[in-house]
Amino acid sequence: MTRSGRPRAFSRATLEEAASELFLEKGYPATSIDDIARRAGISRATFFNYFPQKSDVLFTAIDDALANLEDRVSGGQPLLDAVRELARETNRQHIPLIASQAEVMGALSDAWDAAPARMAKLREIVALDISDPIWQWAIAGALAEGATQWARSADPTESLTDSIDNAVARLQQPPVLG
Amino acid sequence: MTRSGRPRAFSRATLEEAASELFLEKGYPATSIDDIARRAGISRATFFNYFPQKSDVLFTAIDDALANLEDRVSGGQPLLDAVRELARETNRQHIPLIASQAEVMGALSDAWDAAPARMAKLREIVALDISDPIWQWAIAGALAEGATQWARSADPTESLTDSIDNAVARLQQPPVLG
DNA sequence: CCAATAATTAGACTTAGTCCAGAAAGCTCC
DNA sequence: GGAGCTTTCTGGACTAAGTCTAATTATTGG
Repeated sequence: MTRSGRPRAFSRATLEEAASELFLEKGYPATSIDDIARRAGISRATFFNYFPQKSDVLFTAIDDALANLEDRVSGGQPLLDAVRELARETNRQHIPLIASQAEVMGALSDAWDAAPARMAKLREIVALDISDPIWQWAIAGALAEGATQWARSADPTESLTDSIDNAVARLQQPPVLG
Repeated sequence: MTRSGRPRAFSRATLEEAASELFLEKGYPATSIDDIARRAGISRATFFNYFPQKSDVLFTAIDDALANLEDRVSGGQPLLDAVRELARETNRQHIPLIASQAEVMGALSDAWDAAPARMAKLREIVALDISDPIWQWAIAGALAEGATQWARSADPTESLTDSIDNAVARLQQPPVLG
C-alpha cells in the first residue's frame, strides 16, 4: 500500500546532519534556516516540509519516541509496559542532537527554550494512563530523569530500561518534606 | 532610595490591560505587538522595555510569583515555608491572564506554547532546596497542580495554601504502578 | 495518455525580536 | 538656574522565523 504522489527526495536525517554540522561550526542561534537548507541542498520552503520549526531539528529523536509512546498508550497499552518496550528498542544511535551536542551548544543557547514543551508532552501521554494529576508530573519526571541519566552516562553498556526502572522505583520512597 | 534617571511613565499593568482587551476582541495570535502598543499609547520599542516577549504579557502574575519564590528559596528559606508564605499573600487578583482568559483564548492558542517554560522554571526553583532530581518534578507538579485547581475553582473562599498543601500531601501516598 | 496526489520550489509577505542613536525627563551637585 | 548623569521613550532600520500561494515535478493507478 504505497501511497501515490511524488515521493520525498530527502529525509529528516539528511537535514539533521546538515544542521548538525552547522550548529557545531557556528552555533545554533547563528545558523539560519537558509544556511541549513543551502547546506542540505534543498530550498528553504522544503525545510518546513520536514520540520515545523527550526528547533525541532534538535529534538527529532525525542519527538519520534514521544509519538511512538503516545501511539502505544492511546492504543491501550499500560504506560510502563509501553515505556519498557520502547526503551528496549532504543540504543545510543537515538540520542537526540540537543543532548549529544549539549556541550557545544552551551547551557545558555536559545535551543533549550524548546525543551520544556517535550516535558509537557510527556506528561500528556502519562495522563492517558495515570488519572491523578499529582502523579502525572512525578512519573513524567522520573521517566525523563531516567532517560537523561542514561543519555549522559559514559558507560555504553548501561541499559536504558534499567535506568528508567530505577528512576520510577525511587518514587515508591516518599521524600522528607518540611 | 529612589534611583535616578527618567521615571517609568507606564507599568506592566497598563500594558496588560490594553493587551487583555485586544486578546478578548481578536484573540491572541491576531493581536500584534503594534496593536498592543497603539492601544496602550506607547511605542512598539517601549513594549519590549516592559516585556521581553509578547507571550510574557499573559504570564506576569506567574512570573512575579516565581521570581518572589526564587528570591526566598535562594535566600535559604525552606521551599514549603516559602511557598506557604507566598500563597498566603496571594489572592484572586493575582490570577494570570493566561488562566482567567483561558476560555476565550481556546485550548489551541499559540499562547499556551509559553506555559511549559514556567513549569521548568518552577522545577529549577524546587531544585534549590530538593536535591533528588526524581522528586523535583513531583513536587513542582504538586505545587502547580494545587495552584491550578485553586485558580480554576468556582468557590471564592477556597484557600490557595490549603489547595497546595493538599496536593503536596498526596505525594506521601505512592501510586500503584505496573 | 489522463487524472489524482503529493513534494519541491521561488518568492512575496507578516511580524517578533534586536539594535541604535537621539530626544526627553528626572536626579544631584555646584 | 544650570551642568552632568542616568534612565526611559521613540522612531526607524534590520534580521530571520514562519506562513502562504502558485507553479512545477514525480509518482501511482486506470
